[in-house]
Amino acid sequence: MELDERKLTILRAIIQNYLETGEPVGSRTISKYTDLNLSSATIRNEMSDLEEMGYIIQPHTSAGRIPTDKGYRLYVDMLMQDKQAEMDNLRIELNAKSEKLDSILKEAAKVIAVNTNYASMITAPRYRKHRIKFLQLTQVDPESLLTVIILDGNIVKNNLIHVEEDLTQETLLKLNLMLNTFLQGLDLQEINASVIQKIRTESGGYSSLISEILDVIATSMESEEVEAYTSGSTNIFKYPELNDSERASGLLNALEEKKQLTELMYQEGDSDRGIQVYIGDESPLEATKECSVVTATYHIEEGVYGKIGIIGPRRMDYEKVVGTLKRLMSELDQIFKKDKQ
Amino acid sequence: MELDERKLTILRAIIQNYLETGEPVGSRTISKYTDLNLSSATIRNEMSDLEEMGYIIQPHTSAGRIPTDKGYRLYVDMLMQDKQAEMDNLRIELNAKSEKLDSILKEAAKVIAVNTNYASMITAPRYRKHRIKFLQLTQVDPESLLTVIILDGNIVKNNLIHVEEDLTQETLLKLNLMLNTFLQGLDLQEINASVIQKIRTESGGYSSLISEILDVIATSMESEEVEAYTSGSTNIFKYPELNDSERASGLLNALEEKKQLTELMYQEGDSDRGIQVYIGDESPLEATKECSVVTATYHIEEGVYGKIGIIGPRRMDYEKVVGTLKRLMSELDQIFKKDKQ
DNA sequence: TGTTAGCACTCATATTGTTTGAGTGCTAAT
DNA sequence: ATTAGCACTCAAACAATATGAGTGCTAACA
Repeated sequence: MELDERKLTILRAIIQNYLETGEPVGSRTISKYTDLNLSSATIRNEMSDLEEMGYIIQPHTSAGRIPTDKGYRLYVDMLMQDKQAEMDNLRIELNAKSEKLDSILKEAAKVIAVNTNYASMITAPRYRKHRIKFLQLTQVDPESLLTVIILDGNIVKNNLIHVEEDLTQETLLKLNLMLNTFLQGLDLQEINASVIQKIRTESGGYSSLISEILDVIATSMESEEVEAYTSGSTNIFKYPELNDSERASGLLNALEEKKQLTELMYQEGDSDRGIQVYIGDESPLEATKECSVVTATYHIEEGVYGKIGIIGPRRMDYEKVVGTLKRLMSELDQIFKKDKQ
Repeated sequence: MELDERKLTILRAIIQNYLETGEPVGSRTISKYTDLNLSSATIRNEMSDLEEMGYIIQPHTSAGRIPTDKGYRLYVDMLMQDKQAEMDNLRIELNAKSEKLDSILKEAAKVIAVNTNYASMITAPRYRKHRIKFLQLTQVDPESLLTVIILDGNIVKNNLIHVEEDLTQETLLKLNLMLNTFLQGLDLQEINASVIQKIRTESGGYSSLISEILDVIATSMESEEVEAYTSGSTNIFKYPELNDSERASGLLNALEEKKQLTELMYQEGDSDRGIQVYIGDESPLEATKECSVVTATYHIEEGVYGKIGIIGPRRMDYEKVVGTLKRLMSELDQIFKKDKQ
């Protein structure tokens, strides 16, 4: 059987109607909804065909039709081809007060959630390989030493170390110089035994201190727990089909744990395939089998990127979601570009 | 009417039974449950009295009784008097891998949530008045300057500032020295116009840089958004009485926003009254009117403390909750003490 | 005087049956 | 190829009924 123009029109009409109402849509509705001027009976025949082809389904014998995942998929693919979703009058404004990355991200997650009425999650950029850009030890008070580690992309990490021995200003300077000399530009793998050995001999003593510093560096760099922020998790209560306590609980749990979702978003790794849509069962995550997940990638610099995800019901307003995401991306890009120059 | 020993026993039995089952408890149940060896009829009489006194209530004419807030209050107060909740065999173990404050707190929230099966929230310690302990500017690369600000209690804040002018190592040293001289030990209020004026004249030029630095300092210090972490929000689905979507949504929202809850926890400010219990309407928060909130305070050093909160249904297992909190407190105390020495 | 047995009464909940209406599939006519 | 008409299905809404846990009250009892 062939999926001709008319069938497509009807399918689109069914889906759009279902997106709005969340109720199965019947033939009479479509007969009036579209400008095809066809009677409900004709529509019924077409619907019957569409069902046979697997794009729609009846939840029970005498109900209207609802789209299957396959139907949604077709619809979304058509949407995506539609050139760019015209930048409409969405007012997305990031109130990035401070320029701190984390507050920008939190704000971004919130903006998305508020604008779309779905749940959102955003991850901090993940670096392929962290490299040390700069290192500094500073004596804060007689007992504590502050270590500041700056990684590629200006990620700043700091830790306080307790020290017993009193270090002179001079020693510190020497240590700083030495550490930077040996470690600058290295990633975690490259800090191997031989490098460490060199540092040890070079430093002459302070062995326990050095160990502690290296420890701190290691944990700072390997911290592969990507930071992630969620917003609007309670939006899911707005959609009756997610509203039973079992599902809601599972979903909220996923949003709280973040880990699984992060994996999902990063699963196709480095690819910058722009916007990805997972409809229902297409998602590998148990918790989101009844949902759709839309993910997008934002870039900070070459090879440094983070992800945004939107989670909502299957019948999410894909057009709006994709539009909103695109807007936000360009907004983020601008912020980071400004940040760079 | 008098609240004699027997009435108390019966009340306690009612509450305990209700805590377990969540169902209204009838006279026959109590008659068998307690070792008072009284018939259900007698119990009925007593219950009638207890109801008149306002400790219990019938949800509808022919149902068993459930405790009122007043009843819970009495029960909780009795509990609290019971010396210390004997340190039972709760296995609370903080896997504080890193010694970073935030990961300790996240872990603590999780431990609480897992152990009690309620939702938990923990706030990072709030300082009465932040004072500057130490300041440092460092050139990271030709365009960016790292400012590290260490506040009382070793809170480290850092920011990157973009600079156009190229600063010599010397200038930086001078600026560092100067800033520390003028600002060390001050809180935000004390950094007034006259101090700023002095810094400006002393620095000779770099006016825009100085402004930027002062800005950064101000935002770092006033950031009165107390960090807060939640865990186990989805536990609330385990209690049918909170499980309708309206309530659940409100609660989860409160847990997501965190702000209101933080205010609740800090509302009696500095007082270290140990463990506080808000039962139902006693809480000023709309979202938690159907819940109980138990809060506790942990101390890092004199005047520096944070809060932990547990949110669950009215019929929460107060005994367990209080016990768990006490355990956790001592655990935290130890960690921070070790951290100090 | 406190306790108990007995009984009529209440009312939420569960069960069952009935009605309604949206929606379908099929067939015959256009 | 399209449409009108009709019988059929079934979820959802509603009503009527049964069930049973639990109460309050009274009268008997220790």
